Amino acid sequence: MPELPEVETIKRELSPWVVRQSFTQVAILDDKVVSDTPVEEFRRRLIGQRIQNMERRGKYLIFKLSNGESLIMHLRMTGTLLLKNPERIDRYIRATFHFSNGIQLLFRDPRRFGKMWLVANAESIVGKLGPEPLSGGFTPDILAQGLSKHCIPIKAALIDQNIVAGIGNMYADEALFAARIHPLRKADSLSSEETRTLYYSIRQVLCSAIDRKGASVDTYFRPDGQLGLAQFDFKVAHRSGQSCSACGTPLQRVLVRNRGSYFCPNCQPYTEVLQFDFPVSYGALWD
DNA sequence: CTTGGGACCTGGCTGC
DNA sequence: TGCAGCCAGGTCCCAA
Repeated sequence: MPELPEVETIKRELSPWVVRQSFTQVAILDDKVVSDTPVEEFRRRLIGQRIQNMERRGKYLIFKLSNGESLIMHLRMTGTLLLKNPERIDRYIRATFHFSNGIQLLFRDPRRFGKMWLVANAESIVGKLGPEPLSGGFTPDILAQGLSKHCIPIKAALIDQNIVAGIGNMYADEALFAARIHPLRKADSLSSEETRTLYYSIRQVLCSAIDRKGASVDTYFRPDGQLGLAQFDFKVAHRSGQSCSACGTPLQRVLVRNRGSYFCPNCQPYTEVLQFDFPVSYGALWD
């Protein structure tokens, strides 16, 4: 599934082909992919526009247009953007874009969850997202502040796009394993040391996955059709029934907010901080 | 306000 | 072999 590393890879590999090019044809094969704008208006407003730049915000891909508007895409579960290859044209192509340099871009999405928006102000779509985890503005303190306001499982907090942008089910599991934190720990119960470790784990996991061009599980392909390699680095995600690579203990699966979450019960023991369950005078014994 | 659960969607897998 | 039923999960929406 496209999460931050996959969307970042798509942005990097697609940019050289489409930036500074103009839309010459737009075909919407499934009206459901266009949000908030009638399909004909969407096509009319897009054709002739030149792409000035490509950006990524969380899991959103943003094409900045010459008229100041933004074409925004979200690939959700199974969406992918492919440079045209006759072998890859199938019934799952939901939209096609032709550019002034002859390039054709295909929006492919078997499960039809992916969406596009054409808006004057990108902030109307991405404005409420939390901080970018790889930006300079994201610090251990910012993460701690975000987590301290929520009494929900840490796994649920990590995939909440309003707390940190871009982390989904796979990389949340990977970051929690790297930080040796149980997915059901309450977000506001982490010690400052744990939060700090989690902060570096998030950045390390995401950076490594970008280096490996994303994880090709399900239907993720890079724009040229190649696979990503990050799935080979996974320690827990999508490793149902396997053993922990660190200690050999069988990995376990638990549902968190109806999402399958994989973890190692030995490396990530459930050690809820006791201060919330005992009077302060007893809590002091553990300080 | 917060938190949690279901809906959306369909290919692929399981089990009878 | 055929097929019903379930699972996957990002985000939205609604209920408590």
